[in-house]
Amino acid sequence: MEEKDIQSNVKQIFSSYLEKHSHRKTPERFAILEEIYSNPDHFDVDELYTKMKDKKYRVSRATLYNTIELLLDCNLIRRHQFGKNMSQFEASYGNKQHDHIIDVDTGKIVEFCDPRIQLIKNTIKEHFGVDVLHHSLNIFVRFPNKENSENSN
Amino acid sequence: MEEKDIQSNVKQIFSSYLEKHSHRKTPERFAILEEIYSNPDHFDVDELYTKMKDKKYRVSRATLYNTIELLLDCNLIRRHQFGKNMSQFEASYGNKQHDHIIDVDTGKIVEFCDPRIQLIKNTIKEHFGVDVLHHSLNIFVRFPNKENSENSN
DNA sequence: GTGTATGCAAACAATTTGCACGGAC
DNA sequence: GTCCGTGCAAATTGTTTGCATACAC
Repeated sequence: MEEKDIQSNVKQIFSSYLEKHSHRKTPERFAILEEIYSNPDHFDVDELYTKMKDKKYRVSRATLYNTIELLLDCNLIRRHQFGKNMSQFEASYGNKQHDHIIDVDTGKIVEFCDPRIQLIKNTIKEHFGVDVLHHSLNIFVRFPNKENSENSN
Repeated sequence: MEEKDIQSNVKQIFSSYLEKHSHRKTPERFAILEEIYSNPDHFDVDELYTKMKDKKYRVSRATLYNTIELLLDCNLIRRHQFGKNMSQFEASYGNKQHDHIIDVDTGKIVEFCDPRIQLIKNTIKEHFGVDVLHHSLNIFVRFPNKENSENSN
């Protein structure tokens, strides 16, 4: 799907969602959505705040937190916790569910998919008789072939 | 393994660890270890603080955080993030590595093991040429057979 | 006796809340 | 015109830090 189409589709989805839930279609909400979908990377609230402040549109942190809740609720973004006490997010429309490899030295994140995780979820569903809503799988790794192997204490 | 043996073993392990790293064997450190191993549940720092305050031994939060770092370092406890911006911990000696099912309605945690997760880790190691240090897999579920199905908005 | 560990309180960082004003409806 | 959503600042929560005292060594 083209970048342009994605932007257009997510606006449509968000708009319908707001309508359905009797929430107002404010310019701030759409500016936040657009900023998030202008970049596929993971982000935290402060990064989003700074990017928007530096660019065209500036919103308060309170509005960012508020809007992020709405975007989570309509599945346009996903929330992650990669071990720090801080939420990170990513746009989720147009990319399939995936998991994350975290380089413990740099914090860098690589995405991967493995079909076996779906099998595990199926087993959970059958064994416990529950609805599996979602999951998070993070693999923490170290790249051994690095020129500087950090300090060794 | 008996509860008593576990208590005794972990004290021995912690003691050796402190010795090896030239850290002092303070009564606070052993009181914290004992409190953690007196109960197999997950806990957060505040719960631990309150439990110890109510009981025999009272330590400051600063000491709790400090000691928890040591216990993580010698693998006597594990740290988890279950979606909240708060660390939770669990005693890890004498139980094997496992993953977690989280009931999104109650926050209740069930542990499970699935050997396929190890296969996924092996694949990651081979495919990316990395050392896999650890992982965290959380499955968020809802129990459909509940008398009160919460509010439905 | 030395110097690390402790307790306390202040500092911090991420997030939430309260409130007055502005704009979507 | 209503009243929800916004921006701001203050409040809260989880965690860290600074410093004087206490105690493990």
